[in-house]
Amino acid sequence: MFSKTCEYAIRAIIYIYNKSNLCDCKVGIKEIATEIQSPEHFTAKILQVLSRQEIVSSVKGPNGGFYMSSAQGQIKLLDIVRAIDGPRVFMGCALGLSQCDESRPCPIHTEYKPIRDKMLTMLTNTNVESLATKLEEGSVFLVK
Amino acid sequence: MFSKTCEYAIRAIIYIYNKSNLCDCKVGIKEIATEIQSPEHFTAKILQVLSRQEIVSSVKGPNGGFYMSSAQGQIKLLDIVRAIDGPRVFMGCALGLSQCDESRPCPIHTEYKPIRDKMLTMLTNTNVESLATKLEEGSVFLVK
DNA sequence: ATATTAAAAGACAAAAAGGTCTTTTAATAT
DNA sequence: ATATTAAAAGACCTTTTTGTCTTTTAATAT
Ligand code: FES
Ligand code: FES
Repeated sequence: MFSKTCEYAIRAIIYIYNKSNLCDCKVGIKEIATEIQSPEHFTAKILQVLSRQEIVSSVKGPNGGFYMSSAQGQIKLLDIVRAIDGPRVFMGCALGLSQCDESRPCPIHTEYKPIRDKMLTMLTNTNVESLATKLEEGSVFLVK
Repeated sequence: MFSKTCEYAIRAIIYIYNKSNLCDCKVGIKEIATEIQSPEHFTAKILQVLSRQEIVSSVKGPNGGFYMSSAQGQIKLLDIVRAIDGPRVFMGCALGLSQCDESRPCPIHTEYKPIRDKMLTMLTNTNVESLATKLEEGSVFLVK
């Protein structure tokens, strides 16, 4: 459903938000990659993109690393997914027509659109903080 | 959401079922590719796969081509998607954990699973005939 | 039987996604 | 000021997806 890139992005962001708020510190790419079991350099590139979009913050140098403010905890999953896969994600036609158009629908439009819209609603209503909270509680997991 | 391969597959199947039942004839790959606006040889390969899985039928030679019985009209979208993308499609964890596991869920499992399940239900309940009927009515379209 | 036809099969190639490694830049502790 | 540190940037590679082209196989009309 999501690209690998998106999967790593979301897992990394949840980890960073949780950890950097817990210890009020910055967290390095090496630790992130280890903890979420993702390829280190690839994850670094993804975080560069998210950093440019100000979804995550970073500082270089000693004691540097990635961190997020509590304001950034209000960022929605949709913001992350859009930053990676582009602004049109979960907007297109299921059968690849040039656009999803009510007035000229593809054969599965009626069946598909409600589901796609639920997905979009879910991504719009879910923020990083709520997910990080569940992680801190220990009721959800980022690996295995 | 679906791979390009799946998109072409579904569009091709709907076209073939509709056309081959309407005129009680076989329909060639050239016509299919033109009518659904897909790459001809690529579409041919996809239909080879679907043909091996007996989702569509074909005969070689003069007046040959692809066709589908009315029994094949009862085939579900899920059968097509599985034939192409494998049997585990829409079963995995949203965040790429090794499996989607209730007892060890990822942070978005609660939000994601109901949507994924709706998708699976939709694909299970939608058959080719119902889509082809809509196409024949002229209420839906395969191109643009 | 043979020529014709159309799908099947297979070799290739381009593009995108996923991933690795090295060099550069900038922050900061000393 | 300088050495150290860690992210940013960029070159490069691998795999998968998507797509093209040619050859082979098999059906059938003649
Ligand atoms: S037109 Fe295809 S999903 Fe809306
Ligand atoms: S565990 Fe991730 S979706 Fe179920």
